[in-house]
Amino acid sequence: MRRDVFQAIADPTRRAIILLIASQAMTPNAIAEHFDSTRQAVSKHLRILTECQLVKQEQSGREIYYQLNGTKMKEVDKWLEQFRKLWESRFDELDKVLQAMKKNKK
Amino acid sequence: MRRDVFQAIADPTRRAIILLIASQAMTPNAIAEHFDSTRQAVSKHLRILTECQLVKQEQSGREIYYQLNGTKMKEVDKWLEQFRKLWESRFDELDKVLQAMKKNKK
DNA sequence: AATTTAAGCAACCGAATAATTGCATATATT
DNA sequence: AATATATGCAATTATTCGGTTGCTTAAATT
Repeated sequence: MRRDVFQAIADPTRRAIILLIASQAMTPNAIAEHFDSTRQAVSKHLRILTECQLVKQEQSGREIYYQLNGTKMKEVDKWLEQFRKLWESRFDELDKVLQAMKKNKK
Repeated sequence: MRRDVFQAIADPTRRAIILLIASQAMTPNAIAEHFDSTRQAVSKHLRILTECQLVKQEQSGREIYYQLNGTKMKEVDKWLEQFRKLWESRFDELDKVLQAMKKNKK
């Protein structure tokens, strides 16, 4: 079973969950209330997020608070870093200009 | 058929393709030579990457050069931007310190 | 002690995915 | 013109994925 950060953030529901718990830790039930899907569906997503360490658990009695692991999110950023120059450089802008010139020729 | 950037970069082979053509545009055959998978498999990945606009085509005779679209990569970066403060802030460092203290208590 | 509530686990199902194989099309090369 | 090469498209298959349903465990509430 492949379980890496990229596969984890591929699902839109999981991205929504990540965004939701980014500001504050939440229990599975509380998270599920924000979605149309059932608690079990959310729970499954949480398991996947936990397995790839994007999310940490903090038990408090019978409640389990899920919290985002910022360090792991960094990994995606690290991968992206390789390409940052592609859109930050002016090559990108130059490309846009060239495209515009092509269009105007028509 | 869901076809967004996040789903596109979920596959490790596609990430490898992206990295490969980041520096210079390449034909499907040339790309396929860098992998164990067949040309058709690579071609399929290229189709997915093209559909979500992560990759642009440039035809030259019967050859088609595939080139990375930096602007689209930016989208992932944009999403990530929401969380950047999570690992750039010192909350993250503080968390590490607290974790270390917990361990030392044992 | 009995009931309610929070959460995880396992089996199952339909849809999507990745890869293979075979075929079609168009451009070079001879 | 015939052949070789580059690429795309379609059908098929095994695997994975997302979700539902039902059950179990454990902690809180009554």
